[in-house]
Amino acid sequence: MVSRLSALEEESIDYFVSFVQILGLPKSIGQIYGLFFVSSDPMAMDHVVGRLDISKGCASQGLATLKGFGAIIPVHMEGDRREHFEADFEVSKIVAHFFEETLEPRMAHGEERLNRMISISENGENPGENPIVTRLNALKKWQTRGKETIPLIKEFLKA
Amino acid sequence: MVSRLSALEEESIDYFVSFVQILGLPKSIGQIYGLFFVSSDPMAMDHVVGRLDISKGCASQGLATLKGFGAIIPVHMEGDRREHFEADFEVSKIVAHFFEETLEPRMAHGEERLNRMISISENGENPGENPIVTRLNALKKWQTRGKETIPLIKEFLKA
DNA sequence: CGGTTAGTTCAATTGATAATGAACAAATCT
DNA sequence: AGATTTGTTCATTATCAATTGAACTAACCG
Repeated sequence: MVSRLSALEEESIDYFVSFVQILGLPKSIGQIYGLFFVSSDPMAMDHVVGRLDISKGCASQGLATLKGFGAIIPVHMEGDRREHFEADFEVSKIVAHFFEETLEPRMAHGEERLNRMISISENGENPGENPIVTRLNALKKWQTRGKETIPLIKEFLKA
Repeated sequence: MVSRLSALEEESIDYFVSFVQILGLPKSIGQIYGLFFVSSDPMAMDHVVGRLDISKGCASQGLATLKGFGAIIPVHMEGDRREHFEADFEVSKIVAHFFEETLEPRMAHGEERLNRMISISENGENPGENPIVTRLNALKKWQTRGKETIPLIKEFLKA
């Protein structure tokens, strides 16, 4: 079943596809969340498959991911055994997930690497005037600053 | 010519590959910048091709991109007609470019779409109690907040 | 000038990632 | 119980962007 999407649904889907792609997430995640965001009623997987014309497998994985983010919430529908969902409208949850699962681990890994680079470079003579050590230390200061910024952004976007 | 990379160069390349990939840039951009970052001397394109074992075309495009970002600077070398470069160590330039060329245009586009969604939804009866209008307005507030955050982050990362 | 070197461009290839769809498991009917 | 519905998994396929490499232009050289 493929029923035509409303203008509102199309805009919402496009909006969230663009949104999740900035975070490096697959398009289908944005499509699904966009559909839920402007839906008046909870939907089950087969609704998603039908409206978006995507495969069952894709919808299953997308719903699982969004549920994991807390971006959609399971709701029980009386007299229907299919699992239904509705959007959690707190979009910041998706961003927070990106920060915690992607950005922060990468920064931590980057910090380790940077420390390794500094110790490799310092192993020479008079490290105080080694220009490479100087620039690595500047980079480290910058990276630390970036790391400190993330919690602030998270806090700012939350409320 | 493929000469072996030092441990420092490998760490630096990995560091910046991971870095640029968060911004959605190709790996080769990170490799090239990473190589320049820990280099003591300016390098021409054929050095880059040789050290990184990438194609001439890829190096040419990568260098052009990085030059466009202001992340590498052309330097003239006496008695050598090849164009040499050295890194500009202000890494924030690369991030600023991402903000200005990718994030800000997308946010502007998103804002338009959101306004369109709101006007579609308001076209019904008593918009004050339309739950979809309510959530779209909440999203708009959030998006505005995000937009206002970007200049702050840019400023913070600059110095 | 013709030969060589430096660098660009872009069509074709490759590689990485997401989506498909069929096989499967599990729950719910009659 | 068997039949049907619901949902998951994962190997295959499709998609899309990055890289290659060959053809090209332009600048320098002898």
